Amino acid sequence: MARTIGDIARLAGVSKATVSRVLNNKPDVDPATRERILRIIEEENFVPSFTASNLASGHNRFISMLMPTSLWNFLSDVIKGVAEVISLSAYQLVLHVLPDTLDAEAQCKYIENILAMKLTAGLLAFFPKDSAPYLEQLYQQGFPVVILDDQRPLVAAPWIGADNKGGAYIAVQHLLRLGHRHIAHISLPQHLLFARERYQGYCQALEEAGIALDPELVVAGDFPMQSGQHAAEKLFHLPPERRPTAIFASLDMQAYGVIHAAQQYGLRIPDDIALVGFDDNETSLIVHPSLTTIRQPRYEMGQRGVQLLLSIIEESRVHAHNNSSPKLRSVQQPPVRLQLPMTLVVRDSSQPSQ
Amino acid sequence: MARTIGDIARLAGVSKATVSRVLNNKPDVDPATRERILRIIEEENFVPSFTASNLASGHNRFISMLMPTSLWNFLSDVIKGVAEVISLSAYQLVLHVLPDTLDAEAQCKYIENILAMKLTAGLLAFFPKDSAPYLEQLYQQGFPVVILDDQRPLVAAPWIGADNKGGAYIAVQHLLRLGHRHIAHISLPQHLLFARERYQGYCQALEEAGIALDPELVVAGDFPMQSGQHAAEKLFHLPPERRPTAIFASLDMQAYGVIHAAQQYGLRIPDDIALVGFDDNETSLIVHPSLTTIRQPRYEMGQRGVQLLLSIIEESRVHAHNNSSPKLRSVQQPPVRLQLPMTLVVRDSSQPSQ
DNA sequence: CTGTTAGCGCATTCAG
DNA sequence: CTGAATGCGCTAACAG
Repeated sequence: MARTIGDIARLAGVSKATVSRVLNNKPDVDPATRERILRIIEEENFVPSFTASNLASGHNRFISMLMPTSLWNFLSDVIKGVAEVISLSAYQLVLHVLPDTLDAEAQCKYIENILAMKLTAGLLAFFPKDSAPYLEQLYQQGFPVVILDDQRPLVAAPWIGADNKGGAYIAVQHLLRLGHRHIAHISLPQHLLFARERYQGYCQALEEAGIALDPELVVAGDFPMQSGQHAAEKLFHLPPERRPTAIFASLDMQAYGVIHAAQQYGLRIPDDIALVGFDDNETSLIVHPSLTTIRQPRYEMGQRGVQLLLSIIEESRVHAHNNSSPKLRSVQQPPVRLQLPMTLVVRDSSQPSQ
Repeated sequence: MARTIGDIARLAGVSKATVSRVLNNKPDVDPATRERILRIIEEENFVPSFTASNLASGHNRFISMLMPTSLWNFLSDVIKGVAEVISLSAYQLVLHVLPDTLDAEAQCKYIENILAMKLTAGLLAFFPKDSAPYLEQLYQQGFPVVILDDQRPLVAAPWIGADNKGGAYIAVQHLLRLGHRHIAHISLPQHLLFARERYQGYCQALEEAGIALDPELVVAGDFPMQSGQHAAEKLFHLPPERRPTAIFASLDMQAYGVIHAAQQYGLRIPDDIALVGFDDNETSLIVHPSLTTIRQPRYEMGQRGVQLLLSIIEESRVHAHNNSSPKLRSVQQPPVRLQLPMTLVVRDSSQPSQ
C-alpha cells in the first residue's frame, strides 16, 4: 500500500510534482499520464496527507465551528446541516465549544487562540453574542467569517438567520384566518432582537387585519415553561368578554406552560383557546394537544452557513492571488445578510373547531 | 506579533530547538531560559502552528468522532461531554458524520479514507453497528479506537456504554417498592442488545421479588410513540383482575403513547396506572403527567469515551517508543469495557398515590 | 543543558 | 507538458 506521493510517483514512473498536479486537478498534465496516475492512486487507495498538504500549500482546509454550550438542542440540527455540506467538500469540520461562562474578553482570546494555531480556513460562529464585534473586525480584516443567527440588528459580517418577524406574522395570520379577533401574545425580554421581531410580526399581522393592539393581551414572558403558565393564568383571569380566544406564544416552551394552565382552568385547547407556539421543538408533536408552531429552518441555516463560508474562502483566495495587498473588506460590497423563511406547522392546538 | 518559532527564538536569543523544547515541556531546559522564553511567548501571544507540529512530530492531535446521522438527539449530549474533555487537552475535535444510508462496506471505506488522510490520532465511534467489526480489527492492529454504546454483546475493542439491564432493574424495583405487583413491560425488537438487556432487568427484578413472570403483561413494542399506544391499549383491554397497575416501557417515546392511550380510556396516571419510561428525553419533563424515567449518562459517556481514547493514544505512543515492533493488541490484556450506571428520575407518573 | 542539522509530506516555484 | 529544487513551520536526532 502506497504511503506517500513519492510511492505513487515511483509506481507511475513520474515525478512527485506530476502526481501532485493530478491530485490538485491542475490542467497542464498529459491526459494519458493523468489517467495512469489516477488509476494507480485508485488501486493503491492513496489519500494525500491532509496535514502535509495544508502546511505546504499555506491554506488550510479546516472549518472551525464555534458554538456556545447553551442552545445545544437547537445546535444539533445546525451541525447536521453543516456536517453534510462539509462532507461534500474538501474540508473537515473542527468543533470548538465556547463555554458560556467566559466573558467577552475571554471569548475573544479563545477565538484568537484558534486562529493562532493556523489550522482553520474560516470561522462559522453560532450565536456569538459578546464576541460578535470581534468576529466582525476579523471579517473586516479579511478573514473568512460567517455568523449564524446572532441577535444584533446590523452585523458587519456575513450573517445567516431566520426571519423571526415573518414567522410571527404567519403565525398570527393563521389564527386570524381561523376567525380569531382576540389574539394574545406572550412575549420575551425585549432586549433580544428575535423577541422584538416576533412581537413586531404579531403587531403587523393585527394591524393589517384592522385590529387595534390590545395592550391587555400582550403579556411579558420569559424562557422557562413556567413563564408561559403564569402568562396564561393572567389571561385566563380576564373577564370573559376581554379574554382572548387565541394565544400566540414566543416559544414552544411557553406554549407548554399555556397547555398546563388551560388544563387547570378547565379550558379546552383548541375549542376554548387556540394556541400557536414558535420554534417547533421536537416535543411539540408529543404534547397533548400537539402544538401548532413555527418551524425554524435550522438544518438549512447550517447548510447555507457553510456554503457561504466556503464561497468566501474561495473568493478571498483568488483575491489574495490577484493583488497581493491584504485589502480590507470595507472597500467591497456590504456583507451578505440572509434571512431564511419560517414555515407554519399546523397541528391540533389550533385546529378550526368544526 | 511573532509568527513563528524562529521569531521567538530571535527575540529570546536562543535557537529554535530550545523554543520547541519549552513549548513541548521537555525537562532539559535551563529554568531561567525557559522562564524568559515563556514570557516572550506570552507577550507575543504566540501559538505554534498546529499543522506544522503535527507534521513534524509524526503524531497528530486530532480526535475523530464518527457519528451516525440517526440518533442525533442522543448524540448532542455525548458531543458536549466529548468537546469538554477535548478542550482541556492538546487535541482538537474533528466531526465526521457517517450517513446511515451507507452499507457496511461503504462505511468501512469512509473510515479508511479518514485514516488515510492521516489527520487523526484516534477514533471515537458512536453506535457503529455495521462498521464495528472493522473498528475492532483496527484496534487489534494497534490503532486507538473507542466504541461508544454499540449494540453487540462482546466487542474486541474498548467500549463504553450504559448499564441497560441495571437501569431496567431499578425502574421495576421502584414500582415494586410502590407496592405494585402487576407490572407490565412494553418491549422492543429483541434483536437489539439493549432491548434484551432492558427486558432482562425487568425479569430479574420481578424474580427477586418472588413474582412470576406473566407473559400476558409483556407486550411487544417498537420505537415510535404509536407502538406504545397500541401496547397500552392491549393491556387496558385485559379484564380488570389481570390488568397491570403499573407499566414499565422500554422507551420514553413508548411511554408518551401510553399517556395518550390512558387519556382515551379515562385511566388516570399515576392513580390508576403507574408509568416509568426509559431514556429521560427532554420532553419527559414536559408531558403531563411528567414522566418517571431512567436517565442515561450520555454526557458522562462522551467524557469517559475521550478520556479513555486519549489514554490509549498516550499508551500506544510510549509503546511505539519502547519497542519499535508494531505489536498487535491481542497479546495484551482484553480491552476496557465500561458500563456506566443509570439513574432513576422520579416524577409524577409514578408518584405513590397518597 | 544547548545549537546544528535534517527531515515530516506535500505544493510550488523555475527551468527545461 | 514535466522534473528538480526549495521551503511550509516545526520536531527530533545528533553533537557539543
